Amino acid sequence: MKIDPQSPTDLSAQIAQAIRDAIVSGRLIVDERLPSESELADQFQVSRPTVREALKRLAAQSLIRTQRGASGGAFVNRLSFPDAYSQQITTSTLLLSMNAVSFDTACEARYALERACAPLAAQRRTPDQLATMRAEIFRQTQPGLTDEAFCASDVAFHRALVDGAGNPVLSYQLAGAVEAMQPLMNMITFTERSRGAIIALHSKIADALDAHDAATVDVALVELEAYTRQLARDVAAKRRQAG
Amino acid sequence: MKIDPQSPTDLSAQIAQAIRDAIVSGRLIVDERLPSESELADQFQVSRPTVREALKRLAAQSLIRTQRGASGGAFVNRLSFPDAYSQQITTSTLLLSMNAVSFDTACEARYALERACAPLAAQRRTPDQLATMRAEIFRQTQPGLTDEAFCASDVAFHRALVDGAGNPVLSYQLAGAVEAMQPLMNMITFTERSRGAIIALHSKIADALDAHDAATVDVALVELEAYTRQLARDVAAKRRQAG
DNA sequence: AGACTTTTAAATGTCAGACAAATAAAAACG
DNA sequence: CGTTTTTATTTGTCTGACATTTAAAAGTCT
Repeated sequence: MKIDPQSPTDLSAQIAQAIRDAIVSGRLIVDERLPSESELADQFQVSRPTVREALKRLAAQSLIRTQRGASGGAFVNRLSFPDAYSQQITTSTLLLSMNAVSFDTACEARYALERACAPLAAQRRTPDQLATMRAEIFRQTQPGLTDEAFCASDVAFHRALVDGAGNPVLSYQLAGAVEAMQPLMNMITFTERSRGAIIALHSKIADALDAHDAATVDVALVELEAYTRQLARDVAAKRRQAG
Repeated sequence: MKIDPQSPTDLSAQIAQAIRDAIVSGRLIVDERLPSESELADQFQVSRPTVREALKRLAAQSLIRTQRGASGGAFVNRLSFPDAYSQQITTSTLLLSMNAVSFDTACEARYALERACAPLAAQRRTPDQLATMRAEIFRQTQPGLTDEAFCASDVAFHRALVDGAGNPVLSYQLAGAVEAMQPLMNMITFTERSRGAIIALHSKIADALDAHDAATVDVALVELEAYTRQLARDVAAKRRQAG
């Protein structure tokens, strides 16, 4: 593991990259302890603050965790699914909010991915997941629910659907797609009538999953996508008219 | 933006979170300059090294970029698609390598997602993307190609397929699923015969995309998934026998 | 001898102050 | 007016120190 002090790149970035490479390539394995900050400083011929900045970079990506005290130090972290989820969600949300991604593009991606889960979910959904979906549907029928709460419930419903596929890798990959839509969805005002339509489709999906009927789930998802995109178009049109 | 000096959490982590929240919530917008490190140190009542550690955390997530010199400083970074891609790939790769995810689970997720792209790709694929796919197929036919190079070409082929959907959000979401499989695929030894079978399916996919024939693409992907999983099973069986 | 308490050493977390290097704006100069 | 020089600002890095946490070692009492 070597770094180049002459490079225009930050030393701390180089050191972080060197350690990251060691982890990704398997030269450092899970739960292995890194040398202490002082030792790393010696090895890389830099000061301790510089090493610390490098370690903080890695900590920000959940690649290491640190522990204080005797026999403490920095340890290679097992990247857990929940950690990966939250990173995925943060990144996706920012990506969408900062890059002027159209509602249609995001929506298309989301439903394409969800439909990929549908056949597996129709096979494997557990009673628990069905119960979650029914509960969210019920929540959505409650009068006086704010638009934001309705969206949050919508996300929860769709997460249950995705989890129904029983494939953690799939759930992880979709976490971003589903959750990152929420801020975009929040811009829509849901009328009594539109909520009813969405709830009906949700019920159709839940029923079809219950009956292991993949084809109907797919149809309902297509309908839901079309309806959602239409809603967004209407809102956009109204905005143009008003402004 | 407040932090709690009494909290057991690192001050630098708290500061990073405070700034991250400001960015995610939109209180800090793209290209906006953060206060200088000294000013932040004053605001948060901590020392400059602590602020710097916080900023490095954010830099590791590509949330800010820094510039030296007069009128330099830390700026809110527009999270670009390439940045998001590479983060996604790193995270996915580590997630798979560190969590004993079975080949079947990863493979199932990957092909489910790819099949989600197939209909869109059949509609929208550009000549350029088709050319890329043909070029990779050609590369795969070359004799003397190492298994690793074959896998890399396989990944390139599938990326072109995904990009064919013409939806950057979808491409981003799938980057992880496709690339993270490479290390797992690298454990397989590809015989002359198995390469032939894969190449045939790749050709079938390219031809079908060329003909805007979504159904055939889907069939070929299903076949490819089944074949890949069978290959992995064979390798695993051989390993068990040998060991 | 064994269980409990105290001490100690090692490691990270934080701070203060300093200098180096880069860079853009301001000032000086032809 | 254009070019060069100076200057001020800001990040990057270093040194050295102290605080805090924590586990293990040492010590003590029953």
